[in-house]
Amino acid sequence: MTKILMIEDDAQYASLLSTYLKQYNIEVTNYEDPYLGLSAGVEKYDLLILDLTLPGMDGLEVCKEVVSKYDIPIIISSARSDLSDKVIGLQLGADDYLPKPYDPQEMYARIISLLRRYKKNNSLEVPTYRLMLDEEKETVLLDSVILDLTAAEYAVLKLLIQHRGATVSKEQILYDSEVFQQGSDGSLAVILNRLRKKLGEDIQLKTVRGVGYRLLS
Amino acid sequence: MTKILMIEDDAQYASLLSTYLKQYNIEVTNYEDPYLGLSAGVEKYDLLILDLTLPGMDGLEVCKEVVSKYDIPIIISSARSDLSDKVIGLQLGADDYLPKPYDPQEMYARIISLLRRYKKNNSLEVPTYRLMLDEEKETVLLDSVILDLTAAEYAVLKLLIQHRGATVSKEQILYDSEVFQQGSDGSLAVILNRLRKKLGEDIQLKTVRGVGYRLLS
DNA sequence: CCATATCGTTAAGATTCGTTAATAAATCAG
DNA sequence: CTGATTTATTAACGAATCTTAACGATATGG
Repeated sequence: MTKILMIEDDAQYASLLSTYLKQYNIEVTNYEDPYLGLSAGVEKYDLLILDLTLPGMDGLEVCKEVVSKYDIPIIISSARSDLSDKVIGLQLGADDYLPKPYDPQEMYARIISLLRRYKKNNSLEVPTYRLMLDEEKETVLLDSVILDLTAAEYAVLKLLIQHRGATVSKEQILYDSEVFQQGSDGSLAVILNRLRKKLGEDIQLKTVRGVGYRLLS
Repeated sequence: MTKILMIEDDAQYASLLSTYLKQYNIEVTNYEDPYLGLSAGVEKYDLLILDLTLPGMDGLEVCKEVVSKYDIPIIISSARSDLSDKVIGLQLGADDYLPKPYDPQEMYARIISLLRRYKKNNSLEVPTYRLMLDEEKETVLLDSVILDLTAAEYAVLKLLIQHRGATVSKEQILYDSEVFQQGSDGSLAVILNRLRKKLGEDIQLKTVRGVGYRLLS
């Protein structure tokens, strides 16, 4: 479990990101007050996401302090489109910069990239999954090998990967994926049976009785 | 000007690729010694092409080191047909894999694809897709090579390229392209079969069952 | 004109894949 | 434990699509 410390005064924004990252087994702890956050034990976290547009204080000062005291990768974000924030932030020792509003997916990509760079120093466990979705090519990779899937199989597995770790309801699968014409629960059961055979025993597609299905790990 | 760092002990091979890529405004700098190459300033380059079959050392180790230290897209190549090289390389963080001997054209395509994915600031003026439509000349280019197509094949492929990534219905194809006289779904299937043969496995013309066809990427 | 080549079309058989159905297995309520 | 409900498993069906070969119209060239 990767743990991220977030200092962001917009609680809604923080919650959104937290929910999104949970599916990748990343835990986000947010503090609206920077000094409350810093006193929470920075060393316990793997990465810091710092909002520069904090109310009544200079986020750059916070950044400067963290860099001098701790060895932790920092991503700064800012609602100000001011480019100087980026330059100064990076000069102060931040590792990456993302202007708000940002796509959670984009933030996730930066996080992974950053953690990988830091990996050598503090032997961090970067979440790498055996099952990866390549939406552009409409394929799924198992251990970097392209799986041979039908349209329905891909549609179902795509949803499960996108909500990795969470349960996806049968209704959502049948509705969201436009592959099914008269799709019934029975059809879905067959597709899942075929998927399980193709994925092997290591990849677990768990059924949540009465609700739907769920991809573990 | 896109700059590529290459680590390849076969100088002749490196020279060949360098010459080929020059026409696309891509500059290749090769080092036969990996550690000499890495010390040349990786951050100055847009992409790294790494040969795994280096004399007296493990290319995978080099790959691992680069991934941990730099944020640069990596294409690994290997003369060993060993598949595990590919899997391990990609798991280590490489972005693409090409077995030797490879076609320079193929390598070019991979490079363009990778640079696009990284969306870096390098403004590429080169064609973004492997498959390009030249309406004026009524031709289609695959990796800058003119394809030899019949009228019907061109008409269908033109529509698919114009709607790249989206599904084009069979009705629309039969109606829009005035090549077909009594064109039926059967005719279309034959044309698509011929197109697929001419395009090769890399270009995917996907069928959307019950609807039509679709050109991926 | 005849010979040849090209190319859209047709037809027939093979294959694919979502679906249904029948039975077995698993899970839950009382 | 018993019965009911849900899901798994397996086989089979049927429509859609693929594949292949061949046909025939048209064009080309001598």
